[in-house]
Amino acid sequence: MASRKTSIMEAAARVIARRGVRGLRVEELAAEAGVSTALIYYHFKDRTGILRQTLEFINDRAERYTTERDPDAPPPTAREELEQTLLLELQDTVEVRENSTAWGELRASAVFDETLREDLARATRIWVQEVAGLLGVVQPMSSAVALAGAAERLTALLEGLSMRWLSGSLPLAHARTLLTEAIDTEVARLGS
Amino acid sequence: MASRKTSIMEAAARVIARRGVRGLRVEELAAEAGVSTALIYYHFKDRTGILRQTLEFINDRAERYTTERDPDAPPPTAREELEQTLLLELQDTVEVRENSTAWGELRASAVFDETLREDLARATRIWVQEVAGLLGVVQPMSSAVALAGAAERLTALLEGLSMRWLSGSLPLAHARTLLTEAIDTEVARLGS
DNA sequence: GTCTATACCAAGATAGAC
DNA sequence: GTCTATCTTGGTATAGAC
Repeated sequence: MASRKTSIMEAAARVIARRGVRGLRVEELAAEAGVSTALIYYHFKDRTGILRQTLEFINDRAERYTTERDPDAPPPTAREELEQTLLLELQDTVEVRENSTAWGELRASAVFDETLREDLARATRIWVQEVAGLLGVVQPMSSAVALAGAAERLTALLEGLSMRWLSGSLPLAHARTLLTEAIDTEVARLGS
Repeated sequence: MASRKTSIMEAAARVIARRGVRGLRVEELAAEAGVSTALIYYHFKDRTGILRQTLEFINDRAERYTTERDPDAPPPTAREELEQTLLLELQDTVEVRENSTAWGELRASAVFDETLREDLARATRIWVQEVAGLLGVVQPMSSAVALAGAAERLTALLEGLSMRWLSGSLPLAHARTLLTEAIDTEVARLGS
């Protein structure tokens, strides 16, 4: 059963996707969630609390959709798993949009806010390592350094493509094509 | 002779680099420029005017540093010119920082602001075409589609690496290495 | 836990003198 | 063109009743 607090965080995720972290107005959030502003302060203490907890909430959700796979589907090959993991972030679904938007906001905010940098750097490191791990299964003969480099390039490219998509500079289908080709290229590079 | 208005825009560029487009406070800008807030409104009409004109100003400056080359240096090969053009954006100088920061802010803002999208998409298109042109000189046998794809990947990667650098997730030297390797890979890909 | 009403403040913007 | 002083607003946060 979704608690009231959870439904406020769901509403907050929608508002953030629409207005950004820095554009979130407590009043708009209250309207979106169908509650009073006072209730929001009761649950979250202050604006920063709303942001902190909602970002955490969004992150947890993302972990779920990144990990979950259809249990009836045949187990994917390593290469398929790599592609799926990366392409998952370039999909026009509510959850992905909300997550990517929040991630982009976090990245942009960290440029000016020291306090965000450590968390963001750690999350980035984990994400890079995960991709490096998948690449290592596809190309087991590669050195750790080469794998890390390829993973850094692919995830940084993905962030760049994602921002272009969200900001209306690049159609989603084209972004997916470009990323797929980059995966091909990086895998080939590791194999040579 | 730099006019007062110009010196306010220079100050605005510094404030934007420090606080971001959305963090720019007119009062802080006034202090930075050593003038009153009233004077700023006299010259720029309103906050939006400050932003519009300063972003244009920064863009012009960027065009200059991207184009300018040491006249005494030997003319670069096509490959060198390609590398220089891209790596120029990954340098720790005041101008590049200000420009990259502004660009990142613009990109992030456009996710929530329709009115910015058209300009941004056009600027992106021009930038991609310029890089595609340079790639075409390096690999003249490539198809236009292949050149465009490589240019889109390289510029999107550059944006991603730049944001990671500015947000403290990636040391500058490493970002440069990753980009150089990506250029190698894309050029090789076009040649095969 | 949840609301209505409101205090409070930071920041954008303007009036009017020089 | 430039300043000091001030108005105004939009947005965060709280008091107090239910």
